[in-house]
Amino acid sequence: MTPLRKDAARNWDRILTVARELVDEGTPLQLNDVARRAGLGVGTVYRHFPTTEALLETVATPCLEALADHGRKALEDPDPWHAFSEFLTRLVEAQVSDPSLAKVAATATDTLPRTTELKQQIMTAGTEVLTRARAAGAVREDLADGDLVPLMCGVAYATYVHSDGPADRLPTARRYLDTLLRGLSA
Amino acid sequence: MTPLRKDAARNWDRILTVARELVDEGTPLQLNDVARRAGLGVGTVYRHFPTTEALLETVATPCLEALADHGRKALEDPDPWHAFSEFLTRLVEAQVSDPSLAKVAATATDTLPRTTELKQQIMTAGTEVLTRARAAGAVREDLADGDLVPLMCGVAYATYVHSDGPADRLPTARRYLDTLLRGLSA
DNA sequence: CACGAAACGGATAGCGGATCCGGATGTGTG
DNA sequence: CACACATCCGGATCCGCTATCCGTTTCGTG
Repeated sequence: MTPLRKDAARNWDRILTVARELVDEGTPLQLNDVARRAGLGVGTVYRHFPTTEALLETVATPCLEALADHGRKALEDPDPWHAFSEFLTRLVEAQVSDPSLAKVAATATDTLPRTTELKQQIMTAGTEVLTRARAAGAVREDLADGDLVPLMCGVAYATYVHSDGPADRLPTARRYLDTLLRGLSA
Repeated sequence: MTPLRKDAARNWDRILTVARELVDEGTPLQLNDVARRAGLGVGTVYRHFPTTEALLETVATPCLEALADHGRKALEDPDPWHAFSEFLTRLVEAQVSDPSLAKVAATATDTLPRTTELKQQIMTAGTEVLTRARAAGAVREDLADGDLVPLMCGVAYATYVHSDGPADRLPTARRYLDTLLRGLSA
């Protein structure tokens, strides 16, 4: 593809910056709102991001990349249980500190191919980490590969429910995950 | 209050029946839709239930009552751990088999006073059950009263995420809860 | 500088939530 | 039995958000 025109690139950045701000302050993304705050027309926003989900996934992409990176590194950890628990911890902490990621993780069907690709990479790493931990006799036998993501989404969700504010979400999430990990260990 | 007029009572029933059907088939409640299916005007629906949440809570009320009932009965169980695990199991199974309950449970601020009342009863029972189990040395010390509901919402949520259909949700939920319970035990 | 492609932006359709009020329908009273 | 009033019905209507469409503007290349 031809590279983006200068003004288009500028507006793309503006939109993403505003979207990131909105997500961080907990406001649900509304494309009209994004357009207004970015000083752009609604049409411009919708050309760059056809749906709310597309924008949300783009906002979450850097976090997904970071998780995929960590997943690959976890495979070099000599301690299978440490690699496993660390991997899950990252998965939960990322979701708790970033609502956009939580939504994207919980959604089965993606809008952007890039999102699917990254999710797959994370899944692959997770499966490998789990397999090693299981082989080392560190985790229960009846834990399936496909259980990891849902369980982590559940922990993140439990942290959000009835939460008073973003302040003490992280410690709560760690507590919940610790408890679950104890149940997962063999 | 004066009792409902005959036609009003009839319509109230119709609305609730339709709403229950919609919830059961997994469709999100839309009051316009409810009105059409019940053969009533939109205004009628909105007079009986000012918001979607009000209707949802009314639909969920019988389930909440059942849970509160069971909570009271659990206090008579001589085995503290059995009472505890049974209580949590009911909490999860109810949410998994009824989306309306899952939403109501996860919402911090209620619309109807009756909902708040029932939630409080359940919370009270849960606290008591947890206290006894803790006193018997059956559960971890660092589990707070307020953690029970969020954790059960989390388990139910994990079951919904990436779920292929309502068919095998219940076994999955039991598996997840078993794992968590293992982590909760002392 | 001039021209075509690409991007802009706002008017507008479509949809769901929620409201309002003129008309219909039960219910208690003379 | 009939009347009157409170209550309820129902849909036309408003509002906010998503998404589209198309005339106008801007970029960058020859």
